[in-house]
This record gives sequence, structure tokens and C-alpha cells, in this order.
Amino acid sequence: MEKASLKDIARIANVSVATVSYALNNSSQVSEVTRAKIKKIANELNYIPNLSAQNLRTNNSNLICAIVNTYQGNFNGDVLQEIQDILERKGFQLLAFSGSIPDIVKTDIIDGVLMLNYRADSTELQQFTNTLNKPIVFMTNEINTANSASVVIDNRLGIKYLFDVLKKSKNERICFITGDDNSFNSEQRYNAAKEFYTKSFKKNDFSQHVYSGQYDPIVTYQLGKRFLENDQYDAFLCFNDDMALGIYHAASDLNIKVGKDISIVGFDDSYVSSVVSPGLTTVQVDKKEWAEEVVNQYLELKASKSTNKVVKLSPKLILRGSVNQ
Amino acid sequence: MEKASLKDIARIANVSVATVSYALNNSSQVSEVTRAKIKKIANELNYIPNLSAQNLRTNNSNLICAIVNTYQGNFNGDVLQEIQDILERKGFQLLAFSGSIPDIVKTDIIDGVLMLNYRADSTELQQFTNTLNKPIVFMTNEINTANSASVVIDNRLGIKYLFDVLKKSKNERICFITGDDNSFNSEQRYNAAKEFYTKSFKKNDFSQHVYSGQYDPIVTYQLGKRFLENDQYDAFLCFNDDMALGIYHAASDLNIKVGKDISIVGFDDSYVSSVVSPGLTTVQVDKKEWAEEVVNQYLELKASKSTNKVVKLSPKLILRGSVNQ
DNA sequence: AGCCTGTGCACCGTGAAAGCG
DNA sequence: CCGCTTTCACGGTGCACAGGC
Repeated sequence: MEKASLKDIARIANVSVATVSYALNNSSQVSEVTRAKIKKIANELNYIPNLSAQNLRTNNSNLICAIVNTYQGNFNGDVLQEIQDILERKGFQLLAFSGSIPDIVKTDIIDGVLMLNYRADSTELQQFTNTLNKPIVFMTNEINTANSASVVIDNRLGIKYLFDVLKKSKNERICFITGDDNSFNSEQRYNAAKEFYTKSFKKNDFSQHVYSGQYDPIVTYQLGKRFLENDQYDAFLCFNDDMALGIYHAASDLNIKVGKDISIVGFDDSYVSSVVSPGLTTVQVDKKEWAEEVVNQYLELKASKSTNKVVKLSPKLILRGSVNQ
Repeated sequence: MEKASLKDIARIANVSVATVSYALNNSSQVSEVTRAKIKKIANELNYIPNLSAQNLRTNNSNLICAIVNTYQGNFNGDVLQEIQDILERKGFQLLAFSGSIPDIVKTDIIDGVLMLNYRADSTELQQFTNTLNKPIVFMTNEINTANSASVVIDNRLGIKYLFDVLKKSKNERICFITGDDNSFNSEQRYNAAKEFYTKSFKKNDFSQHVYSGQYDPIVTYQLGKRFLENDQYDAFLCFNDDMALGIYHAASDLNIKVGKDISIVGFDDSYVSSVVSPGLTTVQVDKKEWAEEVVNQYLELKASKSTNKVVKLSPKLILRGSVNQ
């Protein structure tokens, strides 16, 4: 059986194509009797509207596209899933893209865009937003454009919590492990860490104690092993939990006790942080709350084309055993 | 500036719409001079073809849709990313869906479907495949339908490796931790485990030693804690790595040494298995190879509408320190 | 006249067959 | 045969309008 079209239904129901269209779209221009008849036939033919045709005519799909830098890692997946759940309940369909911004996003098929951890500099994103001409919600960048909004983590506050915890611990030789260079979150965390370090220790050597773990536990493991063998640091502030795990691994290799000999803190509160021993002290952003705010902002943008707005979400400190205090 | 269409370009270039279309699609029906002129104008106008119109006309998008049960967890994300990378290189665009099968998949916008870990019984999937009328590659189910193919893990072989390792170890009181009930992989692993257990120990009490960890490390942690407190088991065969981590956690709480007092094996070789201490013995499916085979099968299906085919990928045993031997 | 129900038709942007000089 | 144009169809939408009561 080939795909049924409005024309097929019209022929069988003995009405015009327009009537079928009205009937299926619940317009009041059709009597209830006719509508029922048409719906019945449509059902029997297993009719599925042709989205391309619909969209060509109306310029309006209910498709929202989330663009992420990668599907890998715990963070993006968790957030995507939360957003997906919310949108599904509201009758939208979320599709996800990873990698470079695909052409399809620029076409009329997509109604709006959510952007998570996408790696690009601000001017590039500005330009993209301008040419795109549909609502965008940024989740990791603060962009100032009409028709866009940002819902981001308050990275500064998160780093403040973590830094304060380490300051209070007996391990004070702090090493900072950043994510990769293209990450906006990592950049913000870096700036915050620098601020608190400089203010607190009254020293200007912050940059000497920063290393890039590229958000990768293996890379971080190698860094950690080197530092611990030389007893160079005894406290590690990692810009995400995965990297913190790398330090755990290095410590374990060298028979060094996390939470006693050294202190480690992470960021994100991914599931691993509660499963390792001792548990990893980290900061948590409520992903459900985040997802809800993102969807809210999206709907507002779509409804009103209102100007941009930046919402900051406050993370919470999750204390576990990885800090010696 | 509003969206430019072929018509706009045609007006400016002083040619017909058809010529513009030919020119941009590199047809030989246009002189090089005209083509260059038209391409230049298209570029200046920032022309982006309207996918809906294109698709309506050609019934052919280059969009492939991956459907997963969830974006969460390490496994799906890793696989999605590999597929994405390959398809991007080949000029296709992959979009991902999570949750129930969305309407859009049934429309002409989507050329084909890849299905990973989707939870449904076989008859439902059969029916879906039949009505869909486009190529589908299943990655976790073996389905017998025309216009579909399966590229799946050889779960039996993987379980055989793991079981043999545990058999050789000094810890022989084996407990099996399964994933959730809807998972086809978990079901296959269960059957294989039962087969090897029964054959090897010549006992019929397999089902007494099987517990569902629901692919969840927290659930598994609680199970593990109970078993270890009662010294009920000293070997754990977990149907994925995340759950194995739950056992690690329980062992650590009770000061029990993994790799000595107890043995643990996992499945998947996700990144955590190399980061924990001692490293987790597990089996690995080469995700890159898997992704490549999936894409191959998809392209073959698309080209030839060939009948179904099942490809099984052999996992490899990855020995680390979590087994006492 | 005015309401109700249904129809004819132009149109969205593109691709390709057929026609033409 | 080359290079370009005319014309039409894809599937659906919604305006303007027609005809009946």
C-alpha cells in the first residue's frame, strides 16, 4: 500500500481536497458528520500528512533541534534527556544534532534551536543567530541578540563553593584542571577560579597551577600521576567529575588516600561521583530545573519574539568524602 | 533580509528559475559562465535551499534518524557519536530521537532509521518496519523483515569470555546482575549466562543467582551491599560496566578488596572501566567498527532494497585487575 | 439577507521533462 | 547538440466564494 494523500481521501469520501484538509485540521468549516466520515477514511488508509508539503506551505513545524558538541559523556546526555521528556509532554518533538551546525537547522523545517556546549566563538554565534531568524536558547553561552535567550549555570558560584571547601581543608596546594579550550563553561570556571585564588592567596601565580585535562579522564589521570609522584599538589579542583575520576585513578595507583592524603573536587554531580569511594565532593545543577527553564524561555521567545534575556541557575554544593576536613 | 529563493536569484541573474536550479545542482545543461554568475549571486544572497520544497519534489532527504531509548548513560552516547562522525564524512546528516517513535520518522522527511536499544517487543517492531517503508538498521534486535538489517553484538560470545574468566578465578560463587527487562541485549546475555552456568556447573539453579540491577549503578550498589554483608557471593558478572561500578562501591564501603576478596566483570568497556581501581575486566565491542558496519548496511539497503541480513560483531575480552586469578 | 457547509484555486520552492532557437 | 525557457507536478493550506436553506 502506497502512502495515502489528501487527494486519495477526497476521492473516496467524495468531497474536495480542501474539505478533507479542513476536516483533519478540526476547522469549523466542516459539519461533524462529514468530519467523522473523513477521519474514519483517513484512519483506514493510515494517512500520515506529508510534513514537507505542510511545512512548505505553512513555514511551521513543531520540531525543535538541540545542537550539542558531542553525544558522549554523562553531562550532555542527561540534559538532553530531561529536555526531551519535558518537550514530549508538551507536544513538541525534539531532535538532536551533534557536530557542526547542520544545514537542516537553517531551513524552515526546524522551528527553533537549543544549543548546548557548542564550541564556537561569540562572534560566530552572533552571526549565526542573526542569519537564523528563529528562536534560539543558549545553554552554555551568554549571547546578546534579539530572538535569543540564555539559560546558563552560574559557574562563578559553583567554583566559589568548591574553592571554599578546598580552602578549609588541610590540603591547600591546589591544582586546577580545566576542560578543553573551546568550552565556554570551562572558560568561565577558569576566570572564577583565578579570581578566588588571587583574592584568597594574594598571589599572582594562578596560571602556573592550571592544567588542561580536556574533560578527559585519561589525560587527567596522566597529569595526576605526575603531580602525585612528585608530591607537587595535594588538592585538585577539576572542572568536571570525569576528570576528577582520573585523579582518583592516579591516587589509587600510588596508594594515596583520597579524602585524607589528598582532596579532590569535581563539577556537575554526574552519577559517577556518588559511586566512587570516597564519594566525590562536587557541585550540582538541577538538570530538571535547567531543562524546564530552557523550555520556558524557548516558548516565550516563540510566542513573543521578545528580546534576549539571561537566566543564571545556581548550583548546589554536594559534600562527600573526597575532601580532607 | 528575508530568505532568498530560486526565484529571487533568477530575477537578479536575469534567467529562469529552472536555469538557476540546474546551475546550482551542477547539471551540464548550463554554460559555465552562467553557472558562475548564478553561484555568485546565490552566495551573495546567502541562499539556502528550502529542504521542504526539495524533499516534496524529490522524496529524498539525506536525513537519517537514530532512535534510542535514552540519551543517558555512556553506551548510547558513544555509539551515536561514532555513527554521527562516519555519516558526516559521507555527506549525510544524522538526527537523533529519544523516547517513543516520533511521527516525523514516518514522514518523507526521513530517509532511513537506525534503531539502538529501542524497547519494544518483536511483533511491534515487525509491524513498525512494515508500515515504515524505508530502510531500517537494528542495532540491538534481530528482526526478519525485508528492507531491514541487523548489526548486533554477539552477546553469547561476550558472556562466554566473562564466564570463563570467572570460572578460572578463585572466586566461584557467581552472581549475575542483569539489565532491565525490556533490553534485548540483557535478554540475550541472560540466555547465554544460563547456558554456560548450567553446562559448566551441571546445576539447574541458575535463576536463583540472577538479580536485576536495571542497568543502574545505585540499584546494583544496594544489591551488592546486601550480598557482600552476608558473604553470599564472591564473583559478580554484571551485564554492563555501570552496574559493576555499583559493586565496586559496595565493596569499598565494606573494605572488601576487588580482585582479591571478590571478582567483578562488566560488559561494554565504557571509559569508567579503565579509570576505576583496580581496572574492570570487561568485554569490548569496537564501537567504531560497529558504527561502520551499521552505516554500510544502511547504504546497501538504501541502494538495493535487499532482503534482511544479520551481522554479528564479536566482542573482545579486556583483562584488567578486577578478577582474582 | 445571513448562516452553514463545502468547493475552486492560487500558492509555497524545487526539479525535471519537453520545447525552442 | 548546446543553452536556456516554459510548464507542470509534488501535497497541503486557506482565502474567496458559491449554493442551499
